[in-house]
Amino acid sequence: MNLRQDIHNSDTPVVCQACEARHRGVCGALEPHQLLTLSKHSTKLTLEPGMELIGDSEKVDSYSNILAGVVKLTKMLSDGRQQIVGLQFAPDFLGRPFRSESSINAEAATEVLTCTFPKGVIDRMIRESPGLEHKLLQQTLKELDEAREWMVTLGRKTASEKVASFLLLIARNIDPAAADHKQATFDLPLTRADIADFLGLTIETVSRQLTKLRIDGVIQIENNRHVTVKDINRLERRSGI
Amino acid sequence: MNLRQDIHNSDTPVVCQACEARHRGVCGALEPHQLLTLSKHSTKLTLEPGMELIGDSEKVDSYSNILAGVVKLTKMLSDGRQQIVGLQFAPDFLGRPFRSESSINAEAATEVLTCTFPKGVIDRMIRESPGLEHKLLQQTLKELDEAREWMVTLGRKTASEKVASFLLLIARNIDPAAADHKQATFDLPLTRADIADFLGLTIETVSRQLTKLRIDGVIQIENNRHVTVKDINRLERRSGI
DNA sequence: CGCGGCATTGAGATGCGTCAAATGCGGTGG
DNA sequence: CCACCGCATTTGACGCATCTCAATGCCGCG
Repeated sequence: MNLRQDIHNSDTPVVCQACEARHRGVCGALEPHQLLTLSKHSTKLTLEPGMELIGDSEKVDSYSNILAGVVKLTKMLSDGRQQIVGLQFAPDFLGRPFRSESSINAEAATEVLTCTFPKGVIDRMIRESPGLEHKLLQQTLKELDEAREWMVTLGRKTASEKVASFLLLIARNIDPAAADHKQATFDLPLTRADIADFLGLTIETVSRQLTKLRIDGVIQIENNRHVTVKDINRLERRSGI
Repeated sequence: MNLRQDIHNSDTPVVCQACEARHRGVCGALEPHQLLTLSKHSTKLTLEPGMELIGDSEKVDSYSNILAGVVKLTKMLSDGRQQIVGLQFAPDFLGRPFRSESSINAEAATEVLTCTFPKGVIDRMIRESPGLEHKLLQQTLKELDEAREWMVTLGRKTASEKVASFLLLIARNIDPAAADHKQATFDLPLTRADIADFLGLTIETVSRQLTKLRIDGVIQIENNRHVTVKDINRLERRSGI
């Protein structure tokens, strides 16, 4: 008798078999037959940087799993001042359940690959499968923790601590080896303008703080985007913990 | 045959009958027999300002409904800089499901009345009643929206816009009539130090901005705590929308 | 080669923080 | 009832971190 529950078993739809959203994302809560239904209604999309996934106060009629790339969530004041209120990485779930209006804007920061489904299909599955709602609650709690963590950065850290905190955040999400090793290498998924909007600073201040970190030997920068952190601990010490 | 489902029917435990948490809070998702179980394990507590409900990185073994008063959620950096990352009003649910460690500190800002239960009882009910998890997801999403809204305030607003935004937040939560009328009156639930920690400012800056609003005739202040907003719209225009 | 978009660098302005003193208010005790 | 104390708040003077404005540099692309 073989009880082995291979997560790559043959019941799962072909398009889902190698998909990370089934391991760490919300799809992990779905039964094979639900995955099948969902996969019939899903589309894989590729988005170029700057393209909009969810428009501010537009009607939202779809959800997505982010399969690759970085999505920025932004909010704007009426006079154009902008703040990035969250970054989402694969395999995050993107969308606002139980509300057809979104008060935030979601935009591809890098090239982004998504698996997108109509809102209705998911909303129905939420109702019939408590496991999915549980996953959503967990992701929402994670986002809430991250948002509150970032509030401390925005409200109480200096410019130089903010930039260090940002680099750590990116390193941890893009180069998972960063946690173990002393060193990390990655491409910044954001422009200087985006970083400024994330940190509540100006482009110039961000740039100055980056060059300060470079001159102090904490990081190396090539081609404006490629960053090497020589010693993560040193960066941590500059992030205000 | 009487099908009337009176929300105040006699099946509900006595202690719950007049409780707002049943109308607008998480208890609304519970069946009468669950309410009964819960009420047997619940305690009503009164907390003086400054008392701690949840200690940073302490083991959390209880949840609470806030029945009256204001609770502040704070985070601290290692050198003592502090940020309030959320305010909770009745009938909010307080506690972090699925994790026994909390990374934030919850403290009574005013005198607070809570209905408190052991973590285990609620965790069990979550598992057996999807409606409760649904309520929790809704509250968590609401808190996430509020956190992101506040991130814009912290990152992109000026000191004077921050103080105006704060007064609006309090007015809307404490004097619900504020939405309709032009006018609002309330007691500030926070000291100047708390307000500063909420806005990412210093006490002195908060004080200066309040006197500016007073001199400009937008608000009146009596005894440091009692505020009257003469014209809500005028305050809104100063909040950076 | 020149152009446009991003990023860096510099000089000067300013909003907010820091430090210090004054004021007001509630409570306590004579 | 008044005098005094302690604490929260306000007010003032000054300094500095960050913003603003402007110039320069860098790189890819037509």
